[in-house]
Amino acid sequence: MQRVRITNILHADTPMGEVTVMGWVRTKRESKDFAFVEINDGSCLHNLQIILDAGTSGWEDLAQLLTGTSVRINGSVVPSPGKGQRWEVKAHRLEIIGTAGPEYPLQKKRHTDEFLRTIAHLRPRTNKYGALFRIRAELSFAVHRYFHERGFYLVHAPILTGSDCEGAGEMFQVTTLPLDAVPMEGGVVRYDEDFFGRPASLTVSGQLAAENLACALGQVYTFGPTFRAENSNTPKHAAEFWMVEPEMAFATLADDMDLAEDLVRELVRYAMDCCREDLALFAQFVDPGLMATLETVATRPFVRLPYAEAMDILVRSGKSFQFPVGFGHDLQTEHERFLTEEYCQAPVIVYDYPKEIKAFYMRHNDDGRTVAAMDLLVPRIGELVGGSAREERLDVLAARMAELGMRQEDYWWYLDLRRFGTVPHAGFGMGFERFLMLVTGVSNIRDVIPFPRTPKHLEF
RNA sequence: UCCCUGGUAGCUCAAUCGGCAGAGCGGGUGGCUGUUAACCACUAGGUUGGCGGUUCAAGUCCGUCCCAGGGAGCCA
Repeated sequence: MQRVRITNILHADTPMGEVTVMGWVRTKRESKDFAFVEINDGSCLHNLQIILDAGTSGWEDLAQLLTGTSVRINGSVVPSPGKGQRWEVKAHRLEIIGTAGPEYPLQKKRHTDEFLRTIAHLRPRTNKYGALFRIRAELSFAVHRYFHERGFYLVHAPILTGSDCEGAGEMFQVTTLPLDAVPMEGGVVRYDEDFFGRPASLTVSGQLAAENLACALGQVYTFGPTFRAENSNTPKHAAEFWMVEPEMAFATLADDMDLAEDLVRELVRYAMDCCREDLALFAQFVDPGLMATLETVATRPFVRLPYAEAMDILVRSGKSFQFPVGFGHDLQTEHERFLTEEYCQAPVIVYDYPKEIKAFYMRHNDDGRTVAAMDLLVPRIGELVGGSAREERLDVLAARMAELGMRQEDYWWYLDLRRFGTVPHAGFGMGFERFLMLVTGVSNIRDVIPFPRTPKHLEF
């Protein structure tokens, strides 16, 4: 008989009859003449309750059924006389597939997130992490669905890159040169002997590739891994994380903000619709205010504040901030949190930043001192999205690069976009893990990634 | 990288002023005819993160290193 997933049994309107189920034992309650065994197969949050009577085939193995054991059960789905579940399975036969000894580290009681990080290979078998990685998968699908339905084409941006996407952070270098005997000449590394014949890195952003494809396909997005070699030890940073980066030709900053707001809102709605059971766990055990937060994001318009106005608000707030406020200063964490958590109590999009604190490719505004950049700030997380209109005017872009001492020949193909049929275009990047933190209420990025990579941590 | 707080049984945590190192869960054994993180009884389980110091006496005080968490910076 073919295996039936537990979610299908539990969510059926009528008992499914004879089934074969396979899964891992979560808990067992024994009596003299019968036992209840709860098993989970990862298909949903809830366990399936198996009732096994004394004498049933497999009863003699009951002592071995410790938490973590994998089993196969043949039985019939029947209405459960007990409280707590609608259907249960009356076993005709129980078979152990793989035992788990008493040293199996996951027990029935609650574990701390810190402990579970040390057993990242097993933590998906807990309720919380199982739910989390199901939500992660569902929302990944939702990202693709969102863009597909709106005519955006997926771009597979390269992971290996020779371009230093200026300002986006420290990069991981990739090389096949022997590190214990790097070929040198006159104190300089002989990169001509390296695999690509020049320095290479892991990508920090798919943006440049997306811009190129947007200026051909109209509107595109990338959704892939990015890498930062920053020595950041915080709950919001990882060395490897996934970004969603849409890019639109013939678009302005206003279009960009509209898209960011709509994307975030639609993804949150998708989660509320399609991940209800798993989300309920987070609302109950992780963040009691979660559903209210999601409701706010899903229904209330995001506040839009020009940077200059945001700075005015901070100055007039009367709050004493650790870092200076006023035009020209960057928004620090304390400022972001004040704006989104206290002043607006909603997601906020801050836009038109001073050009000095933003990247070279952002479009210059007519005021001569700001660029068409925007950041979406959300409660608890801070910056969730960063984007801009891209400078499409060749002369303006070239002048800015010269100011910053950048070599045009390193960006010849990027500049070609402006030489041949240039168009206004705009896009943004959304940190996917940060979005997951928003949706689940989880407060550490290490807990929304199956195998997180952070400084000094490459286990698993 | 900087600041703060921690590290006690497999896990989650107690241990008052420096004075016998404990509980619950998990494991084992036995009991129990519908349980729901089942229940009842018994039981095994410890180099109190490492090293050094103060003291009659250190889980507790001091120094140092390691690890973890929180905050900050860098950044998404």
